[in-house]
Amino acid sequence: MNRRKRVTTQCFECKNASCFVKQCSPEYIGLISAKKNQIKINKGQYIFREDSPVFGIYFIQQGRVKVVSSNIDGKEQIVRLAGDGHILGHRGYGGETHPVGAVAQNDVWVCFLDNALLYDAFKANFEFLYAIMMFYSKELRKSEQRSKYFAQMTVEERVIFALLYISESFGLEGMEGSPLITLSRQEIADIAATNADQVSRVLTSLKNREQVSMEGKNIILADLEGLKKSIARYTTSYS
Amino acid sequence: MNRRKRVTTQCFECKNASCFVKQCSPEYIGLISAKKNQIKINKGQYIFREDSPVFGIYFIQQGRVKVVSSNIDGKEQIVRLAGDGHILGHRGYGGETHPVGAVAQNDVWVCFLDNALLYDAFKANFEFLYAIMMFYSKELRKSEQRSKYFAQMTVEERVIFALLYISESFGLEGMEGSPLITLSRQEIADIAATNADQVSRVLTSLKNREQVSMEGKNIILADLEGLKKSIARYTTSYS
DNA sequence: CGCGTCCTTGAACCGCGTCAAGCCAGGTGG
DNA sequence: CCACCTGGCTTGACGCGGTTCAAGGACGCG
Repeated sequence: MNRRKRVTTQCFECKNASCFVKQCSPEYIGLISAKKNQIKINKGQYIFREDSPVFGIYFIQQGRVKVVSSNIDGKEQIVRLAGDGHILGHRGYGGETHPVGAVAQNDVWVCFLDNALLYDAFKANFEFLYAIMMFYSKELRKSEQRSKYFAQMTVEERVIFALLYISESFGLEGMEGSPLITLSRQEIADIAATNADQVSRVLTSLKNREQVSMEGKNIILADLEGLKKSIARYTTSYS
Repeated sequence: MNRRKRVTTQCFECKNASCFVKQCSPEYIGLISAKKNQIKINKGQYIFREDSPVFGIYFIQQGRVKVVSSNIDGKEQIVRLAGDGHILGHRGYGGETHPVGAVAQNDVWVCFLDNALLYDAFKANFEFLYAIMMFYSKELRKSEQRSKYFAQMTVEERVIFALLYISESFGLEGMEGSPLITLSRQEIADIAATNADQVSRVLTSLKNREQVSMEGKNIILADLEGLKKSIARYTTSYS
């Protein structure tokens, strides 16, 4: 039975085929041989670890990546899910060490550009540097808005937000074409900044309201519009 | 009696006299007549409001500014205190509207650069654009680290953080040269993301431990090192 | 079949926000 | 000069939401 396939083919970052993140990819800027700088990372391996020195940045050519940050008592928090065409490691660029770590969720191909190469590309290409600068500006806005909203949300709202975010990033198709989420309760909790217990509670509550249903342990977002509506007061985009 | 004067003369942003934020100031880039683009804003007035369109960015030449963001039910949150030499309005640059508002805490002189002027300056000057890009990258790191730590702190820790942050931004000298804080309980609460009641509680607790003392309603950070130590596990910088 | 892992759910605890009452200082008007 | 009012600060009491702990169930795997 083949009722499972990738939902998203456009850029995850902005849902736009001509998104400038893609335009900034190595192929676009044409300065580097993408093939030459390509690296394969196996499922489960770190692409870079938290607090490791920054040698450059990465562009994801194919695969899914989980960006994590551990808090003061060692617990892991997922700060981002990234996929094809995304920039990776830019948070560290210009600093000494990576403030976050990146783990491959499946086999991943990345294109690695080291600091020197990048600097040359910036210097040679105004458009590229300007686009990256604008990218950072946008990231800053998004980051601050997200943390502002997160602080005001209840646990239930944060869990719903996490479900929608996952479905936009890694969504598969479940029954009737609704998004299917295969991450564990713990991983959802790591995104929603809570614990697995609360995620479980919220899910049973959503089940009773028929907004989600189950396929084994996997979660089907049955009433996508309803879910979106319940956190619409905060935002319209989950990335 | 003249036991009150400004503590800080270096750049608030990074405690560094040759900080690149200053290097990016209009005088440095030498493209614009700073005098010509200078605007005076009276105490209490908005420099720009939340959700207003972005026409350009500002450099504070002199004065103190409170950057605020209102949450879902209209309450105000202080996201930043800015002083001489700081960039202002950069969060909005590249977007449609300002995600935050800026209020003059005293009479303020700013230098305004509109979008077109700025674009020309970027295009003409690689160093400038590169520095601004790096500035954004650093802001992104700082913003994310701050929100990560904030989420893990208790109310007491957040209030202490707010006190230290204020003292680094707007610190005056009180008795024995210790920093003196003249903001109201409510304003401190707006920084610490809590309410005035809790701030009051924390302050009496700190008074009992002799970490702060009072001069009327104003707060003297008597044991600066002790206060810093109590939140050292989170960070070493408050800006 | 037994074991481990993940999920679920109830119960207890606790931090923090809210409300209300009281206090103090400064300002105003009689 | 005193009476009164107002706005900010302080402090106790209370309740809600959410985290934590513990016990039990479902499922897969050797």
